[in-house]
Parts: sequence; structure tokens; C-alpha cells
Amino acid sequence: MADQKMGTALLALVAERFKVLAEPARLQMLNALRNGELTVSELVDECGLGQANVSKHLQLLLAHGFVTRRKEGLFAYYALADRSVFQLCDIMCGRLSAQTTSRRRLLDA
Amino acid sequence: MADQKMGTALLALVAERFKVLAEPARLQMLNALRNGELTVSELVDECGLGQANVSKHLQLLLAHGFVTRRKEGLFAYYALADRSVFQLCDIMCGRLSAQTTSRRRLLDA
DNA sequence: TGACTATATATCTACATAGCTATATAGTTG
DNA sequence: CAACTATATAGCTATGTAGATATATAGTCA
Repeated sequence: MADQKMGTALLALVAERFKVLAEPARLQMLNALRNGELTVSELVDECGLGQANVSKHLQLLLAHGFVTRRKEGLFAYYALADRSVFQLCDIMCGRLSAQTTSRRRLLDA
Repeated sequence: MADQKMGTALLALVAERFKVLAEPARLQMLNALRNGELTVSELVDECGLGQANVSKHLQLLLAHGFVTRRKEGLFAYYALADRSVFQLCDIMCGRLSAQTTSRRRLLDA
């Protein structure tokens, strides 16, 4: 897969998923879920976002399978569907770090 | 890094980078560069996009360090800065595939 | 039943940006 | 020099969406 060209249809699907992660608020929410499931209200508190926005972001994350939902009484518990998000972030951070380093080398030279 | 919570500033940086990849046209261009550097015109032909758009996308990719640029005479050769993009796409595709599979299981059951 | 709480949704405004057209810049060749 | 080519940029319009407010839905408890 990593060696052959991808079709444009598949690329569109992948781009759509990147788009879901291309939002600080959503990354923040996923990050908050790192240590286990949380209710909507807890996410609101944890992330300092409005309740309506949190709900909207959660629907999107849910629709794309980044989180799971469990209803219990009045509460909805959201949890990470898997930890690949952090793998993605790690790769991004690695590149960020590499770029910063090489930029500093240029400035120092 | 994968185990501790990230600061909001870092999350914003990461989100910004995801955003660059959250565009089918740019993924298509990166994909076209898979087998080596190309000029702007070649990318235009390969991707079926307008020249101005390709240039604009390239500036963004360049600014974020996803590609490198080499000028030779009238031509500008762009190349992948590294192959981590494909690693990211692979992870995304893996998740896509896993979701599709589990969805099919649900439908079949 | 009605009051209350947690979550979801509808609607609006403000802002970002993809793609388009036109033009500018820079390098080449006659 | 002028004509030509490759690339970059400026300006425009249309579209998507984040965040805010208001409201709806659903579950709980008196």
C-alpha cells in the first residue's frame, strides 16, 4: 500500500479523515480521552469549550469512527475507538521536531 | 510522547499540519511525487488541476516542509521532503479498512 | 404529573480557503 | 532588445464550518 499510487477516490476518503483531525478542538478532545472515557460535560470542563460545540464535534468524531459512545442514564460516555490517533500525532510531532532542528542549524550556520 | 497529554499549543501545531493534508488535491500532488521530483507543469498534467492552484498548494506544502524545491532555469522541481506522509496515509487506510470490515460484520449478522 | 439535568440539534454569523481569472515575475532564446 | 515560457501571486466568488445562542429531546426524581 505504501508503495503504489493511491486512487483519487481513496485519497478523498483519506483527506476527509485528516480533515476531522485538522481541528485543535477535536484533537484536544481526543487528547482528553487519552486516559479513558468521559461524559460530554466532563469534556466540556476539560476542554473549556461550549456544550453544543462539544456535542457537534463528538458527532463528527463518532461518525468517522474515532470515538465510541455508550449511553447510561442521562449520561453519554465517549471513549477513543483506538489509539492510532496518537500514532499519527507522534509522526507529525517527529516531523515538526526535525524541521525545527534543521531550521535552527540553518540559523546557527 | 504517545503517553502523556499534549499541550494545547502543540495540539494547534499538529492540527495545522493535519489541515495541510486534509485536502484531496494536495494528497494527490504528494502522491504524484511518490516516484520522484516533478515540475509544476508536470504536476498540473498529472493531477488535472489549474496551474495557479498547483502553485498555491505547493507554496503551502513547501511552507510546512512537506516538499522541497529546486529551481533550474525556468523550471521548479518539487520533491517529497520525506515519506512520512505515506506512513500517515497507511494508518488512515488501516483504520478505514478496519471500520469497513466491522461495519460489514454488523450488516451480515 | 412537573421540575430538573444531560445531551443533541437547529439556526445564525464570521471567517477561512479552494478554485478561477488575470497579471506579475523571472528566466530563456531569437 | 523583444517575444516567449514557466512559475508565482493578486483578487474574486462560492462554499464549508467553528462557535454562539436558543431550543428540542430524553432520562431522572420529587
